[in-house]
Order: sequence, then structure tokens, then C-alpha cells
Amino acid sequence: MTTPDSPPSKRDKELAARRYKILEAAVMCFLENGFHQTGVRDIASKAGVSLGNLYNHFSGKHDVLIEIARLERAELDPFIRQLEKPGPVLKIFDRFVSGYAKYLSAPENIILSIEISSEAIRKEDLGSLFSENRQALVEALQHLAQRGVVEGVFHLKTEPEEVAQMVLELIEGRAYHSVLMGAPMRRLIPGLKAFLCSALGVST
Amino acid sequence: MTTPDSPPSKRDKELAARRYKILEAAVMCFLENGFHQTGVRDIASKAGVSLGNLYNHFSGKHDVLIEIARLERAELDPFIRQLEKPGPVLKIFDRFVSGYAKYLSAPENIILSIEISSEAIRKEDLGSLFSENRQALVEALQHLAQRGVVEGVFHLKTEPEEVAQMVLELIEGRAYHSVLMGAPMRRLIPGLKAFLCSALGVST
DNA sequence: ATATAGTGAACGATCGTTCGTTCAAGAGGA
DNA sequence: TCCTCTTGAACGAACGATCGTTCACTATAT
Repeated sequence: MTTPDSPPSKRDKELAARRYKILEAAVMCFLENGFHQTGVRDIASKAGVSLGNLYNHFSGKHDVLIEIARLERAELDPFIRQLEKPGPVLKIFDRFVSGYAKYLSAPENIILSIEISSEAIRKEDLGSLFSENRQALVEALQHLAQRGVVEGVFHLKTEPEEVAQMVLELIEGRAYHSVLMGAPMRRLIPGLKAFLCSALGVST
Repeated sequence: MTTPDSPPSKRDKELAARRYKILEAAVMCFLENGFHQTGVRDIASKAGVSLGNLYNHFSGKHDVLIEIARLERAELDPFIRQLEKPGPVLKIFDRFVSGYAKYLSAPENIILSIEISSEAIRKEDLGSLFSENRQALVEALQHLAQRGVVEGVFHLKTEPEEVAQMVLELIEGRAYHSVLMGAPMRRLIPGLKAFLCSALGVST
């Protein structure tokens, strides 16, 4: 507690803004051309920053992707909070499915997560970051499922954690399908919900 | 009909074998390091073939991946035939889920399909090849589902095609999970089956 | 003799990263 | 207020490595 987090100076703010600008540019490049097809020069020039300067903010190309994965995690927080809110289980679940499906239906989000996850296979740090992100979501959903069982709304035949994982995988699978096949997500949501309700044994 | 498919000469066979050897080597490289991290030299040397000679057999790196995707399709045929066989729907479905899940649980298969699909996002020819492969499987599963409905074994709340897609997506999602998290697939299969049976409204 | 599988050096491009340099902005003393 | 002095963000040339591909050439089988 030597320096009590001195108020962010104007300089600090500018630096943070530059950093974010670079990350934004990187996301655009990765979306357009993929991670491996994007050069560090592409990122720098799209961000309006010199090549060398990029290395003042990030330790390398890999680091940029890590930071993007961190940003992605932040985007999941609203969904987690939503799942943890008190209220009728079925309503919360329904809203979550709609919301998360809609979020993923934006090609940017699903493509980016494919890009990250395919890189995560071989890069350990990215992999653990990626699975942490997911685990947070799984746990929140799992608690909701348990609550649903207690309240007699759900009738599961398996452990809630597995169910929660499968629910997420199904939503993501649909989103992936919609992007790759060019099928609008909103047309897939009714079928998805019906399928999920059956699977969770929603009492009629 | 000029040359009536003359019997494959010894030479032709040798050539086909070389081709296949190269494809095998490429698969190994792609699995180990990923498509974009693999150089054409890596493939050639792992296949025991000169760099230049590789280009006598394939028009380029992209072409190699295309051919691999074609091979992958052939591996799906047994599953499709199995789905089309007559017999009790439930038994066939159960065997299919086990078999397909087990097939995907080999990291090689799931990683390879991730590699291909992530490349398919931006390469149109690969994309259509990839979705054709999948469509064949979807249709076979869809027919089985319809048969199940007619026979009163399944009680679907949605169109069979969508259901078939979701079943596949779920199996693949589980396989992907098992590879990324290092969870053995055989431990996931019971829960997966229970989930699917609920979802399909299997009569008790 | 002809055709072609096979070879590996060579090509130009691009990769991720490093480096020496410039220069504007704050710190401290007068 | 003015003048150093220090700091580190910003820069782009340069580096060595590697990329996918081509090509002139040899070996071999018909």
C-alpha cells in the first residue's frame, strides 16, 4: 500500500485508450482474415499505430489474443448475473437462452470464439483462460438448473453440471450452424427452446 | 468413353499410394501443429517426399486440405449406412450415438474437424464440402427420427431436420468438450444419452 | 526417344520480433 | 519563469526465419 492507486492521470487514460484501440483493430483483423492470416503489421496499421509501438503495449501477437479473450470474458458477465437473479426459474432460463443465442448469433462473436478456441487447442494459457470463461457460465447455469429441480420445474435424469454443459453446447452448436450455413438464428430459436424444454423435462 | 477405365496399372497404384502417403503425413502435421502452423516442407518431409514432388500430386497446400476433407467424408459413410439399416429405431439410435461419439472422442478426429471447419469459414470450396458432409449425416438421422415418430418411439416437438441437426451438434459439442477439457468421452456418454432421450421424448 | 515422377535450389513475399533513434511531456532546481 | 534532465511512448528500418510456389534438371520406365 505504498501508492494508494493514484488517480489515473490524463496520460494513463490516453495509454489505456491506445491499448483498447489496438485490441479493437486486432479483433477486426482476426474476424476478417483469421488469427494466423493476420500479420502484426495489419493490426498496427488498422489501429493507426506504428509497428514498433504495438510492441510497447503488448508483448507480442499471442499476447494480443490473450487480452481479447479477457475482454470476451467480460462480455459474459451480464449473462451470469442474469442467471443468478432471483425469480421464476423458467422465465430466467427462457430469457437466458434467447439472450445468449442472440449474442452468439452475431457472426463476430461466434467466429471470434472459434478462432480463439481453435488456437486454444495448442496454447495452454489461452486454453485455461478459455475454459475458465466457460466454467463461470456453466456454474451459473448449473445453479439455476438445481433450483429448477428443487422447485419441481425441471426433471433431470443426469447431474446438473453435465446438463448445464450440454445446454451451453447446444446453444453454441446452433449458433455455429447458423453462421456456417447462413441460417438466421431467430428462426432456430423456437426449435432450440422446444428441444431444451423436452431435454430438461419441463413440467407441462 | 474413349478409354474404358483401363485396369489400374502397377504404376497407377504406386502413384495412388504416394498420394495417400502424403495425405496421411499432412493429417499428422495438421493434428500436431495445426493447418496454418504447418509448412509444405513439413508435410513433404514427413511423407518422405521431396518438396517439388508434392506439387506433382497436389496443386498446393489448400488442395491437400480439400482432399483430406474428402477422406473424412468417406469415414462418415459407415455411420450413414448404419442409420439407414432396418430394425428397431431405438436400438439403431443408441448404437449410432455410441459409435459416433466414440469416433469423435479420438482427439485426432475432433481436432481435425475443428481445423477444417475453422478454415472453412473463409474458404468457400472447403465450406461447401464441409456442409455437404454434414448434410448427408443429418438426412440419415432425420429419416431415422421420422421413422421413430411414426412408430411412436419418439415424440418430437419440432421438425425432424432441426432435431437431427441438434442431436449431431450435441454429440459434437460433447466430443469437443472432452478433448478441450481432457475429460474421457466414455464418462460423458451416459449423461449424453439420457439428455437425448429426454429431448426426443423417448416413450418409457 | 519420349514422357513424366522425382528432386532441391532458388524466388519473392511476408512473417514476428528487435533495435536504435526521435521527441514531447513531466520533475526538480534556480 | 526558465532551463536542464529524465522518462518512455512512438517510430520504422532492419533482421533472420520461414512461407508457398516455381523451375531447371535428373532418373527411370515404356
